[in-house]
Order: sequence, then C-alpha cells, then structure tokens
Amino acid sequence: MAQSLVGTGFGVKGIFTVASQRVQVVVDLPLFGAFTYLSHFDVIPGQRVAVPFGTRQLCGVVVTGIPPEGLPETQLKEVAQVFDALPPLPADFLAMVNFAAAYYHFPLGQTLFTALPTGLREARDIIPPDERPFALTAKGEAEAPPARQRARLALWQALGDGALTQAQARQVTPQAGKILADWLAEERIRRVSPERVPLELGPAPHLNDDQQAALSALTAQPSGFQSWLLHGITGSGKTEVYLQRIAPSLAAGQQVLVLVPEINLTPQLVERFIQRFPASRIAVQHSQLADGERLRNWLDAWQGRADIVIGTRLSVFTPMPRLGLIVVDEEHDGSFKQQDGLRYHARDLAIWRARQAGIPIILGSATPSLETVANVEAGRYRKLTLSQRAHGAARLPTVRLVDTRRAKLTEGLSDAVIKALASRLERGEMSLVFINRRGFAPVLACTDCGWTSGCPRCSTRLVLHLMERKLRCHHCGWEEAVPHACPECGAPDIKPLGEGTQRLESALGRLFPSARILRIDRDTTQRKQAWDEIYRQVHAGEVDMLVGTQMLAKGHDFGTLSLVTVLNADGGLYSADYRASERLFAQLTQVAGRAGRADAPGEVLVQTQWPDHPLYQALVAHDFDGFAASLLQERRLAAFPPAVYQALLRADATELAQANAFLTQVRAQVQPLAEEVLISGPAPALMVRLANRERAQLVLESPSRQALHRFLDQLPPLLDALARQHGRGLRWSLDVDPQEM
DNA sequence: AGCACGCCGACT
DNA sequence: GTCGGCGTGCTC
Repeated sequence: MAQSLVGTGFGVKGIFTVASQRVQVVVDLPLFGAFTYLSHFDVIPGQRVAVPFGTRQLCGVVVTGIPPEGLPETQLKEVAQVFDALPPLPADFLAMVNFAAAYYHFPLGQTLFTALPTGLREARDIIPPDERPFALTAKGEAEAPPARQRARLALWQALGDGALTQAQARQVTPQAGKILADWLAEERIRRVSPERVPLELGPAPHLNDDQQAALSALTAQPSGFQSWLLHGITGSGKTEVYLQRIAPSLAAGQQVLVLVPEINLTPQLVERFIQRFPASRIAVQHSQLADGERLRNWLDAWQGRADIVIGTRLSVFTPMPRLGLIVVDEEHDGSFKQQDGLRYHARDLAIWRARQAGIPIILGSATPSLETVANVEAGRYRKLTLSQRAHGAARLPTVRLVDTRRAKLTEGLSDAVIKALASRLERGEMSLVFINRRGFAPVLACTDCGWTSGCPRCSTRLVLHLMERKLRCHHCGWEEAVPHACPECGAPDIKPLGEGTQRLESALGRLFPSARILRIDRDTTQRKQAWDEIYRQVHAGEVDMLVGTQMLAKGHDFGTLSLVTVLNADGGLYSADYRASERLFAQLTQVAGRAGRADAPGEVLVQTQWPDHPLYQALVAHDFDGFAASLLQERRLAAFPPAVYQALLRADATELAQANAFLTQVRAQVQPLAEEVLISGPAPALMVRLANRERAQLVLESPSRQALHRFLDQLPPLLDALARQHGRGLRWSLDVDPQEM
C-alpha cells in the first residue's frame, strides 16, 4: 500500500514534518498484546487514536511499554488521527486496566475498552461540553443595560449578581443559549472557572451507639489505605454510617465512589444521597443508562465535576482525580462479579484501587463473603459491627423451623405456615412468601436417612443429569449411574432436592381466595415502571401477600411485613456448588430481615427437611459469626476457597465431546508447567448447555496465588494455538476466582 | 472479532 | 462458464 513517505526512510522525512515515533496501540479485539504504529503526531499513553487495522479503521488507545524493535518500519502503519479534544486517559486508569488484564488473563485491549463508556470506544473525537459558568467582562459591565428586550435585560441583571452556568441561565430565560453565544462572541461575557460550592448537609438522623462507634473509628483514620468491614445486621443502618463518613471526605474536596449491586441502585437510594448532599454533584452509573448520559456522567467524574459516583460494578473503573473514599455496599453480592468477557470482581478491583490511591475503603454487609471474613481473621481488614437495629424499638425477627418430614403438606404448605398466613390476613398485615427457585444444580437425596449423592473423589456432590440418567461431579468429572434406591438405607424414595415450586402461587390463591396476592419475579418486574407500581401498591396497603423469588431477598423496603415464610430453602443446603450454603444463608438472612423492620415484631417460618442442619440452627440464633467460622473451617479442611485460589478454564463447542477433547489435550500439555497447581477435569460446567453450546471445564487450583498466576500467565498463547487445531467452533475462556462452578 | 483469500456445488 | 458456500489465517 502507498504508505506515507514520512518515516519510510526515503529521505523525505524532516523536510515537512517531524520524524515518526513508534507507539504501542491496543484495539478492541480478542488479541493479547499491543500493535506497533508509527506516528508523526506527538502522542502520549492514554490518548485515543484512529489506526488502520487490516482493511478497517479502528479506535485504538496508546499504551505504555517499549515498542519492540523487531518489526522493520516498512511493515508498520501510521496512526491516522489523534482524538485530542479530551485529555489522554489518566495514568491511574491505565494502571488499573493493566492490572485487571494481567490478573484476569484477558486481552489488554478488550479490558481497556470494557472499562470505557461506549461513547469513547468509537473512532471519533468527543468534544466535551464546556460547562464553565459565564460572567460579565469589564466591557460587559461598563455597557449600558440592554434596553427594551426583557429577556436580555433579565439575563444581564442576573449575571450582574454573579456567574451563571448555561443551565442556570436557561432558568432566567429560555433564549439564554442564543444570547450567551452572542455576548460571548462580543466579549461582553466570558467563561470563568466554577466556584467550589461549599458542602451542604441535609438533615441526618441521630446515630445509635453502634453506629456512632463505627463512625468514630472510620473518621479517626480519614486517609491512607485501609480496608474496613462494616458488618451490620439487616436494618442496622449501614447506609447512614456511609453517609456520615462520606460527609467529611466531601468537605475536604474529595470525590467518593459508591459501588452497589444492580438491584440496590434504586431511585430511593440516589434520592437519599441527594437529600443529604444537596449541593454536591452526583453521577449515577449503571448499564441501563443511555449511552449519552453514561458518557456525560463518566466525563463529569473524570473531570472532577462530580463529587459522588454511585454505580454498579462497571463504575469501579471510572476515573476520579480527587478520589478520597470508596464504599462497596452489600460486598458479598454476586453481581459484583462479571460473568462474561472480562470476568472481573468489582469489589476486589475496588480494594486494589484503594490501595493504589492510598485511601480507605468500606465494605458493608449483613452477611460478608467468606473471603472477607478470612481477610478480617488474617488482620488485613478491620471489622466494625452494628448489632442493633437502627430504629429504637425494632428487634430481630423470631425464626422458627417447620420440619416438613413430620408435617402434612397441602400443596407444599405446612399447617403451621397456612395458620400463620391466615392469622396475618385476618389482622390485615402483609406477609411475604419466599420461594427459593434459584438454579441450584439438582442433587439426589434420600428423604428417609438424609443421604446425598457425594463424589467419591472430591468433597462435592454429584449433579443429576436426568437426560443421560447419570450422576456427575462438576469438579473432577467422575460419573456413575443413577441408583434406584438409597445406597445407605435401601429406601426407594430418593429424589432431587428443590422441586415442586411451580404451582405454589395458584395454590395460595385457592387456599386464601380473599387475599390480594402480588407476585414478584423476573416476569412481573420486566417493564420499566414495574417497581414503581409494586411500591405504590405495597405502600398503599393494597397487598396481603407478596409471593416471589430471590428478587424479594434484596434491599427493597416493603414497609410493615410481620411474617416471612420460606418454602423450599433446602435447595442450597446440599448443593454441588460448595458456595451454595454461603449464598443460602445470606439469602435467608436478607429475606428474614424483611420481617419486623418497622415497630411491629416480625416472625419468620422456614420449611425444611433438615431442621437440625447447622445452617438453620445458626439462622435461628442469628449467629452469622458462628456459621461463617464453621463454613471457613469446612472450606479449609476440604481445600476450597478462600483456603485455595482457583481458576476455571472453560471450553465450549457445539458438541460436549469437542470441548472435552480440547480440555484433555490442554491438560496433558500443560501438566508439566503446573508447579504447585492442581488440575482437575475435564468436567461438565454448571450449565452444561447454554445457548445451544456445550460447556466443559478444567479446575485449576493452588494454595499459592502467585503459583496459580505464574501458571496462568503461560496459558493464553498455548490455548490459542491448541484451539486453532480444534477448529473454529471451539472457544475457551479463563475465569479467575470463579464464583460459580 | 471481522474480513480477505481460497477451493468446491447449483445457477443466469 | 460464474456466484457463493464457509474453512483458515492474519491483523502492527
């Protein structure tokens, strides 16, 4: 191709331009490493550019790294354009992207583009709106007020009282845009740098002793890296502690990043921040946001205009030049881990970011993750506890277990549950019926003796594959035939856990014909205004029974709930996924916390086949610490995370056999590289069949994080090469610190 | 991921 | 004789 003569060594260079420099550029493609380009523009790392790539033009980002001398200049192409209306992406942003790419073993370019809002991923310049306020110049002040035209006079007078932003000027007159542009051209007004608005604080409730103690500890260490765990029971007022800790950071002119699970990012939460910090600028970031608004908020944060960023996992990357504090609410929540593409964990990256920035980070939860509990135990995090409910009289609900092996069930409901529901209906109080229908992999269990299908080689349970009539281990791949009777006691009555939930809603309708039942699940909350309508009905007292799945367990405030019933909790109890009981406890704690939030005491009824299980005993005693300690002990004995570090190598193809063949070959080839790393599998993935593709996996684990990563570092080129031999239809991905197996 | 190049079947 | 099927190979 006819390359630019510049830099091709034909002696032309230097005549009309500067010599080209070699720069490293990454693009949004699944390719590890960067590409070398020539540039006669002066570019620095972080700058967005347009580059020719194959036959196309792509958006690229200049990254650091010494360009290899390997390629001769004749094979290099020129940077086509530099997008410099915005400053280059800041160094700390690039450092975080570099770390995430290395840690999650994902291509640098794709990592970087994942971290950018869509507006900045495209090969075009973005000219940021100039939001500086306008003020009169000396000339403007000296001139006579504009006569006759009322709009101009009003605007001129308003400007006389002080600088105005475009938005403020529009409040004065809708024609402000045009007038301001004219006056700017005539130099009657000019742009001035915005005045720092002093912090304003809305009314704050009084803190109880626990909250006060936590706040004092947090504020005593206003700067420097420190991870805090704020462990507060449901309803203990964690958010209030965040708000009062955020205030001094804002007062010091710092920015604050608040990460929340998708489901908790409600208008109510944002409204609470606005009420408390009425003069502060809040940028909200979540995936539902329109591209334009998302970009605007991102730029506001990056350019320091926004004081607070509240967002879901993706906002962990948002550049914030004055960042002084990070809060991760509900830190145990699974939605902080991205489940495709760059499989990052926003909480973990947030901690890395806080360490790099040398600032404190607060992780809040009623049921912290075991990783966090282990970090507290190891002295890496400091723990603060809120053990009282925030509203004076409110107390924790009474939890009762209903043994379903003894009880007679009517359509899945025990008499105790039916009676409890009936009495609330009579008293006009609202009940919540929680159906645990989460996609736990089915495990076989004996209803007589409690036997469950365990793997003879691992400390996991075998998963029932009904179609093939097989039991399989998703960890090591062991498989066996489905037994016809219980191997322990010989009883013929063995069946999968966690079935029979479908007809419950209509059953409730038949049992309580007069009850006004509101179903809340994925289907009924699809529409945009769905939640508004649900809140309206609930708070208007138009609902007697709320029926729903795990969506009900998360931080929604349904006001006065006096009864919570959990119908089939056991699904997570003996699950193939060792994390299921941790999640089950968190979920039951959350849903139980819905009861008795206000002044009325609450009651929780849990139907179970295993009332003696330690999980339920801990739930009744409200003993998270004891339960977490015993789980942690179990995990250490079984050598599961957080006692070991794991990564999954997933492969998917149209046929499971292809995926298995690939993984078998990978395993044989990488085995010699595996020092201190245990390789298990291939085994079917939790969701074997997904989108018409079959998935299998290798489990890679090590007691040493360094050893695991040393091993993982060597994989991508090998995997790419092997995958090519297995044809186009085969894809692989690495999942570091997987959450679901 | 795209997009080109490349070598085999049913069509104006 | 061509148009087009998607296998495979590369992209600074």
